[in-house]
Amino acid sequence: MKRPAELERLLGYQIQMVHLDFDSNARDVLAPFGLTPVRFTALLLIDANPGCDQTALGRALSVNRSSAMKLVNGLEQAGLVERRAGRDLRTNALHLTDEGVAAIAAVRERLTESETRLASRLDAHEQEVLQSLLAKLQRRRAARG
Amino acid sequence: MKRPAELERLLGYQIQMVHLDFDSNARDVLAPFGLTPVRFTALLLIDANPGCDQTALGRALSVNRSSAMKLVNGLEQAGLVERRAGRDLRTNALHLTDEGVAAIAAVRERLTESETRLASRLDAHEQEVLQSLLAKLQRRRAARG
DNA sequence: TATTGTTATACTCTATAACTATA
DNA sequence: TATAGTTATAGAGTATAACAATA
Repeated sequence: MKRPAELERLLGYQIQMVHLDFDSNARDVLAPFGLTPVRFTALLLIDANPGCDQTALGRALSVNRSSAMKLVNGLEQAGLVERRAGRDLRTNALHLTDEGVAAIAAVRERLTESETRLASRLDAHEQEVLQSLLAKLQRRRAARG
Repeated sequence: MKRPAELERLLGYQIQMVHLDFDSNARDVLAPFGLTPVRFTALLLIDANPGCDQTALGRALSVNRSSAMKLVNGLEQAGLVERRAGRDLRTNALHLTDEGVAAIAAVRERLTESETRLASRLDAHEQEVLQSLLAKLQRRRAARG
């Protein structure tokens, strides 16, 4: 299949293609641990913000309360996260279990290693430049629902 | 919510965040035309490869035959694509209708314009560097299904 | 009144498996 | 035997809307 030249010029298309590579790679690495990119990101967010509530977690992940609910259900059933009493009677305080902490540690090395392999098409300097350009390109996303 | 430092260092995470911006922007632009990023990409691919069959299209989009089927059904019902007789009696030859050609033209300007706005956080030189780094980072994806 | 969690429900996208008709 | 299209079905993932408890 010939690629339309127009596509190649669209920055969003290039980003999508690269994202596809990295995302499917991450899914392969995370799957044996029962994790997905979103679930793993949730673990890291809870780790960095112990005691946060579900709505805040959902906002950080750009999903609504209902979806955050399902996400936390899954992580709780997997024994990685627990709901404790929150700052008032409406809210849950989310915390990693020991298993959750262990899961992050177990995944970390494999994920970094496979990303290093993917990024190896660029030399060290190029990787640095890419990181900084991507950081500059980012904006804070608006929260939903 | 505090962002975990570990996430910021993962290239895949940075790419995902940037992709999220561009993807949701593209969805907003395409929605009034009844299109999504995948559907629009399909139109451009058929435009660049008139007479291609569904399986090849699916391969280029990294979806299987069944999903390509549904995709083409939608585009056909929207009057943008038509199935003609293919090179043998098993295959369909996909072609854009006049409406399909018009849809691409209508979308093109708005999409490029909104991407320009998103990319404007980088100057011209930085955009060029980013494009070339992303192109270099890409690999051809394996086909599925 | 507003917010948090929750539940029920539905929609979209994609995959798998099996069928058919061709090759 | 293998391939293209098709169909039925199921599974993620997410959204909307409404409800209860609490603020």
